[in-house]
Amino acid sequence: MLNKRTRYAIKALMHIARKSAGGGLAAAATIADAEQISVKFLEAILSDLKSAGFVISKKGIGGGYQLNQQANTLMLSDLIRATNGPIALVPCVSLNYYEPCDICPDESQCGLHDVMQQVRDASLAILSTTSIQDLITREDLRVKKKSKR
Amino acid sequence: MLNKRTRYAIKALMHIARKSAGGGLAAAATIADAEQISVKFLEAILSDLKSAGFVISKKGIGGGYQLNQQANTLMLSDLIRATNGPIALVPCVSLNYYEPCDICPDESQCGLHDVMQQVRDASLAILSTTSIQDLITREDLRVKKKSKR
DNA sequence: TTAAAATCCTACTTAAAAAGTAGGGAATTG
DNA sequence: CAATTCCCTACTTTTTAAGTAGGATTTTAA
Repeated sequence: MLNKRTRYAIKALMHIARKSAGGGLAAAATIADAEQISVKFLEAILSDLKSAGFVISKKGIGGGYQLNQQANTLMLSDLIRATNGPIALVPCVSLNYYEPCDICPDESQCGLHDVMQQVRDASLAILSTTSIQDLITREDLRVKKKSKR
Repeated sequence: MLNKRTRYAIKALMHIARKSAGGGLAAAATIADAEQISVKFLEAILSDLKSAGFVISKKGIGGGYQLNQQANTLMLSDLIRATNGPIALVPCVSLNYYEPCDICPDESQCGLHDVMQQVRDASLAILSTTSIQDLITREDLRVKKKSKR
């Protein structure tokens, strides 16, 4: 399961992306209030997002956070990797966090290896093609649908 | 990522399945030795597998563990759920461990929901069709291939 | 009937990670 | 210069994972 850091990060990035689309900055306190996150905790998360290169920041009055790239190029897979860790279920099939399986004597002979690779690829097929922008678009569609009723 | 309990459980079940195929029982100490697991830790895991209904046990000399079902009906998804928890990445799309998203005000309006459901289905498509028997078969094939060289 | 072999049961320990808190420093702008 | 905002360090609390320890119980076979 995804940790809370990651889920908050997604919410925060969506918030920032919406603001960035209009050329504006989103302040941590504003995001925290809108998304119901503890300010201090969110600050820590935003700091991670900045180190990861997803956002840039500006201090002082009128300051805040802004996307460092187009929202449609920021993929869920990248975000999850940065804040949650590997997408694979076992380290020996992870693309970005590979480690030999400590509990497995011979990777090339393990019956689980290929299956876990399949699962990784199946998840990645979705996560690496879904951007923050896609999430926003989906959400806007839903709101539209709802208000139509 | 899968926890060690789960990975050990898979190894142990494969071991037991091989033994069961010949009508025999596998003792915890034997499995622990073969698969390089601490005996006491394995005992705890086997106890879980028993409560989950995957294996049955017999005490005393000549005793041990045995599959409680055909190896080709014991699916990875069932095992992972029992020892590792939900397969979904977020609780609100879990089939077996559903919980409303605490950090999400309205599930029906969340842009992430559908995507996470897709990921779950993609993973499940593989995990729920791969049995312990499949893993054994794959492993046997690999050994064959290797010895052919 | 007893000794060995096995599972079973309860409780404890240790280590690591997740989640959050606290307090103040540094930069920016009106 | 004062308000606003990000930034940095350190700490606390809670939960989970991973294992350990010691012995009780059941079964079998000699």
